[in-house]
Amino acid sequence: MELRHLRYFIAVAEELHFGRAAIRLQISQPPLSQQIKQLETELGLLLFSRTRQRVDLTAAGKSFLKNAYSIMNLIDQACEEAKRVDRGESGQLILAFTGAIAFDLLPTILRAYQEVYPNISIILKQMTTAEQIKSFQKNAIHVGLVVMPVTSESLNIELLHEEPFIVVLPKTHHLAQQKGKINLANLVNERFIMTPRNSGEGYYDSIISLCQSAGFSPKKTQEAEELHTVVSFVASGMGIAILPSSIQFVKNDDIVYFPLQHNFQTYNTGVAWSKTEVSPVVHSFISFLRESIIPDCSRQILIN
Amino acid sequence: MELRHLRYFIAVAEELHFGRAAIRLQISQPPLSQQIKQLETELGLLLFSRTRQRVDLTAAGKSFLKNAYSIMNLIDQACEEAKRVDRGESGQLILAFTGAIAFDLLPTILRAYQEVYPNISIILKQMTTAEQIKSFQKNAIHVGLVVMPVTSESLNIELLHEEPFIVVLPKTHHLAQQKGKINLANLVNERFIMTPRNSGEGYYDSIISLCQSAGFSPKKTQEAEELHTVVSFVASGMGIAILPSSIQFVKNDDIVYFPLQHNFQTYNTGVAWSKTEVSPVVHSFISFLRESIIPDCSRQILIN
DNA sequence: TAAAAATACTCCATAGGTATTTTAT
DNA sequence: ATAAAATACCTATGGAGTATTTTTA
Repeated sequence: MELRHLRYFIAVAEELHFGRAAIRLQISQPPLSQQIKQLETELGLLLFSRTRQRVDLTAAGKSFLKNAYSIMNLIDQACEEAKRVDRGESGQLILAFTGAIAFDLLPTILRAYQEVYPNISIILKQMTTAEQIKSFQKNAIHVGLVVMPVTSESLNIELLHEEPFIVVLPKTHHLAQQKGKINLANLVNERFIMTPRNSGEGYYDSIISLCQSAGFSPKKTQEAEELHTVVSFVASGMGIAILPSSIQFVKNDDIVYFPLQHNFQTYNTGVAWSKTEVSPVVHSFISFLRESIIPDCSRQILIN
Repeated sequence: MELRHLRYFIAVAEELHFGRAAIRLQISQPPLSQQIKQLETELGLLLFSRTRQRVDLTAAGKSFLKNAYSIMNLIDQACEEAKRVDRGESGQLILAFTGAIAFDLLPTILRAYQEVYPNISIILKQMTTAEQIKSFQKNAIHVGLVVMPVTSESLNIELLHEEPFIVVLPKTHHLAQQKGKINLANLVNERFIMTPRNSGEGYYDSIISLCQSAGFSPKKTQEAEELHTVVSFVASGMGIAILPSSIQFVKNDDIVYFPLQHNFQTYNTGVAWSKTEVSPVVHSFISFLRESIIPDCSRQILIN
């Protein structure tokens, strides 16, 4: 059986007249008769009852017609769906992200993206930058939102969003009463709460380098995997932290935020994807970020 | 697009190797490459990513493969369903029946039939024999279970089931005390409750002829369309009735049943279908009745 | 370089055309 | 007698084969 047989069958079933069906199909009547007969022979039954006065569908023909329509529809759908997937408009996107962007950048991205690409189902996975790099090796994620800088032979990485660092102090801290910006040099004797370097070098190295530029090495105390855990530790009075400014979306009455004086270093979030990536969904997502998200992110989140 | 394209695509997608797929399809490799390229051109996208080391499905190819399987399955199902319909094993049967058989014969038929033909959906319509004959003219029913005899140019009619007549008396009737059979001649002065002749001649004429053979014409009183309504009228003391013995399945404490003396006439139920009927379901149903129901119906329902 | 897909061409099977017959009213 | 489908036969498109080239790891 070929689709030709189904197309011809549908035409005859709708016209109930071989001659008219042949005209509609732009072929002559005899080959149409032959093709229908071929189909009937293959099925081992008659699809039409032919008399001179009229051609009629048999019971089996009626059943077959219903299914023939379904088949034709399914074929159309299959073609359209393949085209959508090819254009990156349909499919699945496994997106990893670090906890730091869960409150502002990620929701902004998702909202804007799903509006343009409603047929893509995004599977979100929260993990540290280091975990994301491992996941890329296992092909477990398509795109990762990472803390920069990241160096990897096998990944493409582009800057997505930058924001200033801020100082987070417990409300009871002696510096918490002052107004304006805090000079980093004043924090030389503080205990710093940080994330472990092996869960992401970007943030860790930024803080170290910030302190180096102010002339000291930070004294480390408790480590926490996620930035909002760092905030909790500060709130409990275990130390202070320097964090990206969007951490202010985590509300906590026991802490206060301050901008940093003389700070030109930023907390940079990047987008990473495999250099061997071929999925159109991934490329359409990256293109979308370039066009719709990155330009907006010149707007930086500042303390008001 | 032709089904050939889908078959070839599935083979290549499963083998991920044009050469092996060609062997499986029993064609040589070049035409396979050509057909796949045709399909890709028609879809306007690549289904496979080809490198020397390996052929791989693209994202669009994966989507299309899933749908290609569905299409192939649907085609198989369409063929099988058409064959079942052609063999009369699947489809719809609109079956009309008279009220008299609703309690015994009809359930017996339905139970046995649905066991052998579970894929046929039976639509039941209760109507008098006369209504059934009209419905046949309107092509509104496929098969009718009628009270015989019925004469019709356009219908086939076969005897399905015969049962004796019995006398139904109100409990308070003066003959209700006796034992054994009742002699029809004793009913000469009774008022008979009957169905109107124009809702079915078979039953009406049988009763008239029974009485004629006993030497009298029955005095008629109230008429009722359905036999169980006749029973109700007898129960309320409005008269007596002669009814097919299966009416005993209608339980009523206010009446008593008696066999008839010297009675060789039976109440005959027949099966009717159009002489122009072509539906295999109808023919398989008639064959089923001939083979499974009619032989059993030598067993007649008698008063115990 | 070698394995595999693509290309070039050739051939023939068969879809489709033309002419005619059969069929049923 | 006639309208319509089936049959007979012919034509030619394009699917499939063989030989060869291109590709890329």
